[in-house]
Amino acid sequence: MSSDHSHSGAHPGQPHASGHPIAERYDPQQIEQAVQRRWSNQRVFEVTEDPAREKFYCLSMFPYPSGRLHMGHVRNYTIGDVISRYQRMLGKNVLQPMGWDAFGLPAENAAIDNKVAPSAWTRSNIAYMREQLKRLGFGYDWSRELATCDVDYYRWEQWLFTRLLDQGLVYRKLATVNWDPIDQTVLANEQVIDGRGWRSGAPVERRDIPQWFARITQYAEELLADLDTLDGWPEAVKTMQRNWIGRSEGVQIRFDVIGQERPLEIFTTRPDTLFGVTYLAVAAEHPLALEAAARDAAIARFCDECRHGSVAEAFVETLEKRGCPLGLAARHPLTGAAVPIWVANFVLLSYGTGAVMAVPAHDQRDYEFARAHDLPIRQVIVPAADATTVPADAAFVEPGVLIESGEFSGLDSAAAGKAIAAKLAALGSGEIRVQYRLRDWLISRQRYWGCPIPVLYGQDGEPQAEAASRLPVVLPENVPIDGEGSPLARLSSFTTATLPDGRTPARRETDTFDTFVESSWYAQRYCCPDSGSAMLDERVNYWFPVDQYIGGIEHAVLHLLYARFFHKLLRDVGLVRGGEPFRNLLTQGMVCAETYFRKDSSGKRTFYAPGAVRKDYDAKGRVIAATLLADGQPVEVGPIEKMSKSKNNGVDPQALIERYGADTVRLYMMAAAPPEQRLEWSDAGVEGSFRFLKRLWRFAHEHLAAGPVPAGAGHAFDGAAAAVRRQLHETIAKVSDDIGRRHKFNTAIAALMELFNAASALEGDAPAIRRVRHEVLETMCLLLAPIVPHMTEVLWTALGHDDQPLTEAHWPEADPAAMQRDTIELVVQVNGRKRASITVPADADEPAIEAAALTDDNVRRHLAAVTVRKVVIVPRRLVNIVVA
RNA sequence: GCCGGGAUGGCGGAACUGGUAGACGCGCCAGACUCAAAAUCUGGUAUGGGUGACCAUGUGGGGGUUCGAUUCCCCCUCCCGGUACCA
Repeated sequence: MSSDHSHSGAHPGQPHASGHPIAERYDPQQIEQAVQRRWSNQRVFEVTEDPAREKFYCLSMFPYPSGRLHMGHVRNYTIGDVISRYQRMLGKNVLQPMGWDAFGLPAENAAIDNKVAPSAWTRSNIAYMREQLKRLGFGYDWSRELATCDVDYYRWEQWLFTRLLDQGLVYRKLATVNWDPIDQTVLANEQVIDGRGWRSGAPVERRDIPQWFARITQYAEELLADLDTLDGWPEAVKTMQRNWIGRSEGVQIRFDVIGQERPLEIFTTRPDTLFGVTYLAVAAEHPLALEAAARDAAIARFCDECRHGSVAEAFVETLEKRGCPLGLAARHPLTGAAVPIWVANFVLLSYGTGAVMAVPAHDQRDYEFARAHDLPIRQVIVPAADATTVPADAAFVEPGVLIESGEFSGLDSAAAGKAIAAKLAALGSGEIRVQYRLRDWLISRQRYWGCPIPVLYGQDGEPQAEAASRLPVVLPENVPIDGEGSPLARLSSFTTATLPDGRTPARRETDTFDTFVESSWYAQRYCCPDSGSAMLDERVNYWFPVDQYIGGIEHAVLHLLYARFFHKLLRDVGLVRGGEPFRNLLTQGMVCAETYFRKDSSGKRTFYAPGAVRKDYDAKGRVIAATLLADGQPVEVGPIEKMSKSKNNGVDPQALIERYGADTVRLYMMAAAPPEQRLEWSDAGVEGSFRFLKRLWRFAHEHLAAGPVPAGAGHAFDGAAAAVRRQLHETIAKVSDDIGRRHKFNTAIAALMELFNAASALEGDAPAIRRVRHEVLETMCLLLAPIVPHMTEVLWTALGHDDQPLTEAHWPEADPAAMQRDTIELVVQVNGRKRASITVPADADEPAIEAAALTDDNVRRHLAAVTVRKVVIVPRRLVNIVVA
């Protein structure tokens, strides 16, 4: 044995005489129970700060306690556990915590449906799901468990809120929400279906109510710039965040409104097109529109229509573009021409100034609107100086050269933009400005099951922060929920309060925080979950930043942006060091399954579980029709979609664990697809993973039943044994790279299966063969341990490691000597088509390789009637002979 | 609408930096074992042609760059995620 195993303990290839036989039959339930009991009794995964050791903080996004784990959870947490256990085997001090994102809307819906208090529902869900997580064998430090609905958690964000209010980082202003006029309640976008409230069915109205905001826009520049430092984040996520923040440089321009005092402010990134403005458009909620509506019934009707429907961007942006002239005009700041002002449903008050200048010739949306309403189209940009006007049936949106633009004609777009901006500034009609698409974070919700916002209103209605000494504001539990209005607002014992002076009567704020507030700082709190005197303590600086964060791609923008923002807030109040919370990010793809549904007369869909449906296949094995087993009637086959309650296409992990054990479920989740990719569920695939584990167990059983392996010189291998041993060390190298660097667990598993297949093919019981078998088994235990931790721990002990459990063993290293090859195979192509493969010495030089390639029979046949132009040799891969 | 991603055998996927397309698994087919079935084991399995050695075609569609493209560039189709109150 070479000396590469410098770690104490693990010595694959040097069998202990003390190996002992194992049962013939693989019994996952018994194995997993015993191993999990050891982990729990010995507190294997509880960790403390140890400055002498390298730390690794591995965090998976905590679950919403919806009732039972779903497959997305199993996938997320298996990925995290595999990475954690791998890092632990490298010798690091690994923190892997778990907790509960426990506030939220589903608890209120369940309360209405089942007449159970949100707190009781949530806590019983947590209890059940905690047992499911334990049953899956995840190596969590359960001593750090937290739930965001616990007052010892949420009290600290109340404290932070009062600090931020003092600093002006949170503030109150009007915002537009979905309002259900029947239920008299604010609706989430999800609760608006086809423009109607999901319970009442009433058309949804937009309503402006006072809301609390966090000033995330103040951090926009830093949030954008720091993305460049996140080398361990997927480019797609960084791109989405950049686009979401949406920094743009442009000019804010004032148009004087004819006959009015107040000018109309617009922002544009294309000042070069200013001479092409033919109308202005404002949002329906814009003061100019409101004024006009007050004196004109038609305008009022239009503005009123604009207030129907959801506030969701996807809804607003796909509306038919409609508008109505206000009967007002503005003065063009450079030409002095009168420009008509319209109100339009595609202009949103919450974006920019709530007003836009329209240049139909150079903006596609403006163009279509102008065509529809017979507004003039004035071309002021041409592709090049010598081009004449383009006869357009579409807007010309590229930069170019200006025409018809007074003194600016002839300039290119970039120069003209600067010159026009300078001229506007000189006239006092505009200034260069940076604008962000990002809006301030609306953190208040008109909901019961959330963290109360610690604010009091005096008789003047002015908000005041609750005094730090009187925190927390405890959310009353056991409150009846009926889906109408806010239950807190009806609870006078909650709303009746005094101002911080202790005497002046006050009304308590009944809004609660957006649950994204809780999920924005749980990673930090895991480091010091028992801190009773402060939100965070210095322990966070040992563990932070998170070395690996793992969660769904659906969180690419909102949660991950809010969490980054919050970390910077915590830094600026002195609670953490460093500007970014998550060093490496892995965004896992969704777990999907087929969907089946029926439509009723109103078009509403009812979904049926895949297990409740019988499928009919065509000759190629594709599903062509499906029948509901319960009534024998057909159901429609829907697309393959994310497993969800609403689509009723979830597979319950619990049933699989009970049937196959946690190891099989974990193995399948990791083997079926790479982690970033969507995973399509397959029952048969699970069966295949189970079969592999059964084969591995039987192989170990037979090996151990044959008695101790005779000791012998490690190098005495030849023929098939040496080949398997070389593959073994190549597998160590591949699996280490796949798990450690690439996070491609599926190819790691494939390599381990190949190694196992090769070892299974070894015949006989010669000492060298038996020694290789033993080394393969030990190495497979080590390499599979992160993915299949229970079975491998039992096998590891049985192979003779009674003194050292697998959780304390070290990751193996590949032995370069064992991987040596004397000869290599090269592919020979003629004009890029494979014609042969040749075996050459590993150190063959190019002339020797070329000579070998040209003498191959099949290659010679293809060279017979042609001339060789060139020979391309790619070292250790192929030879391409280019002929003509 | 906008932003991001994806599409490879019957199915999930592999091919990491432009270099053998289809590793590994599932399914299917054949064989062994069995009175039989299940389980297990062995072999085969992209498509078309050929007894065969081999040959042609093939990575959503269309074009391009290159000795060579699943990989890079341009255009298009479809599907998925997000779209600020689902989490």
